Amino acid sequence: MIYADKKNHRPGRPSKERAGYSETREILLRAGMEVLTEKGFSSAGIDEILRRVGVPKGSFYHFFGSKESFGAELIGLYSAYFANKLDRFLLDITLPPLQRIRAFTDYARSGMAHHNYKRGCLAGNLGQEMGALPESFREQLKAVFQDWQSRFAACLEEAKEVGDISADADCQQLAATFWIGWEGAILRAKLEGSPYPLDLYADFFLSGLPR
Amino acid sequence: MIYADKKNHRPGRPSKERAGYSETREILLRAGMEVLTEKGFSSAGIDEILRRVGVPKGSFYHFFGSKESFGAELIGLYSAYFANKLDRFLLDITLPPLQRIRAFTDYARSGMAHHNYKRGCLAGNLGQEMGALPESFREQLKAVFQDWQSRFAACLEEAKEVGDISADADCQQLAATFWIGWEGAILRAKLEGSPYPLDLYADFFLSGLPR
DNA sequence: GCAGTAATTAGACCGACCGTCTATAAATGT
DNA sequence: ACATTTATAGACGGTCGGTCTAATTACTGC
Repeated sequence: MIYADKKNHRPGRPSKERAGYSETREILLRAGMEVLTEKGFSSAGIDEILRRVGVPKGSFYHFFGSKESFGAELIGLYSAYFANKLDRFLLDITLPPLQRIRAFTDYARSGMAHHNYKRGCLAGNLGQEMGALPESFREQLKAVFQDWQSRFAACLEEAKEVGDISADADCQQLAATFWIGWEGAILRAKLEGSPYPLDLYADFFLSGLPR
Repeated sequence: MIYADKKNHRPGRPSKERAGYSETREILLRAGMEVLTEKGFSSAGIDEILRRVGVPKGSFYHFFGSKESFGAELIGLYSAYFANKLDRFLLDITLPPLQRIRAFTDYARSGMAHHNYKRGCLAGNLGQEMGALPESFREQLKAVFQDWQSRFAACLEEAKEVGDISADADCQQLAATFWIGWEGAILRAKLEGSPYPLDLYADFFLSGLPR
């Protein structure tokens, strides 16, 4: 549980050395990330997030214009954080390309286990919710998947160069397919409370790649 | 838009010939299905459903004990309705097994297009929402997927008998994989407002089956 | 055909939540 | 010192979800 010491949230202008940085703001983003990866956007209450970290509402609306813009910022943070994680695996030249993909899915697997299969993918959560979300999220979420897909496709291109997948494979398309199904696997892993869906899908995807 | 004539919703005990049947009840279930397939459970408002069909709130809580039990009934209805649709395709002996699967995905594809990619799969929606849902839904949803999976596996078994997939394929496992990824495809189709994710995944799945 | 009961609608009510707004507190700048 | 900037404090209005009681209509038995 993340929460800040009471004395970190007291009124008044912050001291000068902390200019441009606010711990409270970061705490709110952190807590928001936790809640939104678990419950999505619509079901997540500002009040709940605030209670969790002992920050009063005034602070929230000081730092963020609205719940919507808070969500947009979270999507941006999550996207970047995750892209980074992806690169760490998919660009790992100590492994052959397809094993990097496996390393990534294993990592995700253990991440879900670590949170008891309660937290999913923020982008997947909000994507599913689009029917009830501000339309402004749609393009942002599409761009997130496009970004991840490109990184994934680059790894598949390497696999192609190495000859691990067939020379006429459409890597962008395969990468798109991976994410389409992978989000489904996360969804089911959350529902079942088990890594099995992740394993099943990762195995199927990797063994289904054109040779 | 479904709504009932005002005069169909007036107070008082209903006439005898309609014993055991309530049009209002069915109208509520229908409207609920529409809203929940679009927005999921948490974001769906009782008031919104009621307004949509011009039924007062008292009726809702007369027929359904709570929003939760309303949702449970909808899951049951959806599951049965969908199992039926599945059988219509997967047991269609006029087609070879794998073509039946293709026929099903094509049907789903046109269904999503017909609703402008706004409505998804009720089970998928609620599965994704589990983090914010009554825990009682979990087992019910797991059972729904298990049911669909069994029907799908039976079709794959037929494909095995015909020799369209390899003799040592694990059909239950393949069927599980199909649904895992298929829900992801529906999610993405909703987000992108396009049938492309469905096509991509269906193609990959069918061509990835062990021969 | 009247009293009592059953089925349904009507909508008031309470609490929760989002977003706003005013007041206050602490640090800075002049 | 005094005004200004930055942030916290939390009350408030409007809306919505879920529950509950009252009112309304039909049926049942006598």
